[in-house]
Amino acid sequence: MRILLVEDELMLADAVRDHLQASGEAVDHSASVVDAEIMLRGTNYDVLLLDLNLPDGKGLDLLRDLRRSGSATPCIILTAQDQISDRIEGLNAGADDYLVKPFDLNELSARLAAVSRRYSGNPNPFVELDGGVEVDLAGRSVLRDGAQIDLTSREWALFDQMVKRPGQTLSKRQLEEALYEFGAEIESNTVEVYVSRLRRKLGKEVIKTVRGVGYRVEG
Amino acid sequence: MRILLVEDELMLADAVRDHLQASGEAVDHSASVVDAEIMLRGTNYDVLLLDLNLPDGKGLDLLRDLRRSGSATPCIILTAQDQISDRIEGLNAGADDYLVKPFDLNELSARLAAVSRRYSGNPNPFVELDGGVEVDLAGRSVLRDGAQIDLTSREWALFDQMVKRPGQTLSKRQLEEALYEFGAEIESNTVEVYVSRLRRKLGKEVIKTVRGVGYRVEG
DNA sequence: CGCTTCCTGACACCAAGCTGAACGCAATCG
DNA sequence: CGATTGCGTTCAGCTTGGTGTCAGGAAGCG
Repeated sequence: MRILLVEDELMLADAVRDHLQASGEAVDHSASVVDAEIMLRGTNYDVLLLDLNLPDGKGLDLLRDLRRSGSATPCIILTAQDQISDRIEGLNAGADDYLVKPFDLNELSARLAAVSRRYSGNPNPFVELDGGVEVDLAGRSVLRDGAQIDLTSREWALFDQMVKRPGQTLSKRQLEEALYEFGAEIESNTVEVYVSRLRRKLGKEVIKTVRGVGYRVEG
Repeated sequence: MRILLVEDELMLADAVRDHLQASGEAVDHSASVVDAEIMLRGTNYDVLLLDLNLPDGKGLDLLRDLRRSGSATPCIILTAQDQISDRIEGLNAGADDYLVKPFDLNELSARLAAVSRRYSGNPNPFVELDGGVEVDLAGRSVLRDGAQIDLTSREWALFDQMVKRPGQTLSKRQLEEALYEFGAEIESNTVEVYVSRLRRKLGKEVIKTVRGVGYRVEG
């Protein structure tokens, strides 16, 4: 597996590279966003490991640009402990998972395996759901019976969470965190309202209600 | 599934224990870190439910020690609403998920299933029954002829009891205890009604009536 | 056949969930 | 710069679905 690690803390970068190479992965390392862009242009990576705190620019922009250009490369973001909003933004910008520093190297391996497994099954980035709905997770686009459906940013934020965990029931609380800042607990039925709108756009079958727990989309 | 609940609020602890026992889990309870350490030494638990606000010490340290000693036991932490930093630290210390108090008991069950599935190396063992019915006990899911069947929480509580003791005939009394709180027994035919509903969903063959005694599911 | 036990359709109640409508706000347009 | 438009959020009233109860019928058993 070919991995691009974007990380400016060299000690950490070395540790990660050693660990991953020990288990047979091919790891390229870049310490800045500029370098990373160049390397991404030249090589097709299987996974992107992206630190969000880089000296020469926002790692988030790198990820957004990547997604905007249509890349589906799975991305795991690395954030410091206190940068909570980064994590949310990262997931919204198209990241697939996150790790909070300092993290256990074995956990990194586990997350890598999970993320790559999720993508290896389907070479095309479209996930097919019930009701003739197809989703391009990286490209932020949704088709229903072949026709493009436009989702607003909040609608997407919610839907994306569910599609990325097919078959798993997500609580309203979990989903609310995709909408707001981590920890913001607002007493409201906003999630229900968005589910309602999504169902109107995508059909009733896609999002299933699990009473007393939350919502789920099938794999 | 064997669960260790570390929680000092007794009301909450009782509610959690009742709910989980009703769906057939084995729940041990400890109200302090010291006790928890002792219990962890003596038993192999499948999941650890850990409140972070304990009187006699940091629940976080318990978790860290556990991880440091090499244990991979899945852990869900319970935190109060306003203690966001606890959640971050918890996830950092090796927790797998968290719940914010007050939480819905059904949501707890769902998270437990998700966490345990994540750890048991993906697919859970399916128990095969008569009539083309398959049951995933840990994942709380039932298939009939390959199609997913949704059970309500009460239906599951009953069915789970029977599936866990295949070949054994359970009295209505026993089954009633899976439905309600321990003790308060009202004379009614609720169990019969639920058996009827289950049969409609799963077919007639799965649950056998043992006249004058109770019900039974074949292994 | 008569008695007991069990089954199940129907109903009422309540909580959970759904959604139309209104409002605020910000961005955009004329 | 006011008007317009689209999105996010809230609220209230409505619908849906889970639960427990009952009554009448079916099935087992002597």
